[in-house]
Amino acid sequence: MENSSDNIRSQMRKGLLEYCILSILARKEAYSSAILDELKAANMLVVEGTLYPLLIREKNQGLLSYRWEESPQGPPRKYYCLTEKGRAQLGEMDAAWKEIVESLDNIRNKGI
Amino acid sequence: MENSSDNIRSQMRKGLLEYCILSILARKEAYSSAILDELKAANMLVVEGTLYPLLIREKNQGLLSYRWEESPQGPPRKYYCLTEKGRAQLGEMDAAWKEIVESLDNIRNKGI
DNA sequence: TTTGAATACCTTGCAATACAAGGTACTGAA
DNA sequence: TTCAGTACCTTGTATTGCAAGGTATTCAAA
Repeated sequence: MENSSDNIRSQMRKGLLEYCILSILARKEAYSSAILDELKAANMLVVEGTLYPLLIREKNQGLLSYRWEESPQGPPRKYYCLTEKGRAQLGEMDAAWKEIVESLDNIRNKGI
Repeated sequence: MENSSDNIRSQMRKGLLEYCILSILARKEAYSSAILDELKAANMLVVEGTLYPLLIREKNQGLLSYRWEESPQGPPRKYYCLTEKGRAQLGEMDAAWKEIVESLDNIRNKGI
């Protein structure tokens, strides 16, 4: 096993990536590498092999759409943006996240 | 697919159960059904088939220990409590959780 | 012109998690 | 002795995230 702290963090991040991605795309459209950079900057570390299938999944669910755009250097980029459905789901996720934070606060600090 | 909100919540809860269980046992020892009830009360809904393997896993990692105790009615109960190692890990999880909440807050509200 | 570096896309196979749906076993009362 | 209630546990499956690959485009340097 690698670093135990890393394990703990990565385990806790599970299930939150979809929320992160919709949040990032709610601000502005972006292509995969840019999303990756934002996640890394926020310490929600991810690798390509995680991100690509996730984006494809969200696109297939109708939460995202994309368009191709030429890059100043290298191959064209796939710019993703939120659909109406994606925005609706992001709203639900906001509520769910708020509840979870409250639940954990309750469980952790109850009776102190 | 069942209720979409339920799906979202259950997805987000992933990876947080271990933290919840250590938190509950940090207050007082408890047996499985009591833990289950606390999790349900906190809206961190879980079923037996999830909880038992998790407890066994944490026990095997040395985070928990248990003792048998006679029940006023029915079969004996397995009372779990935190070990020293479990307490240490709970401390690390507190830090990890705090960071994750901050990260998500950053991602969600950046630039508002 | 062709080779390489940088960028960007994507897939496959694996390990771990949580769940659904079962099963076993002890106790006391009907 | 049978049944309801309580408590334990297992097996099989879907999903997630990761590691480790692969393909394709562009441009610059050899």
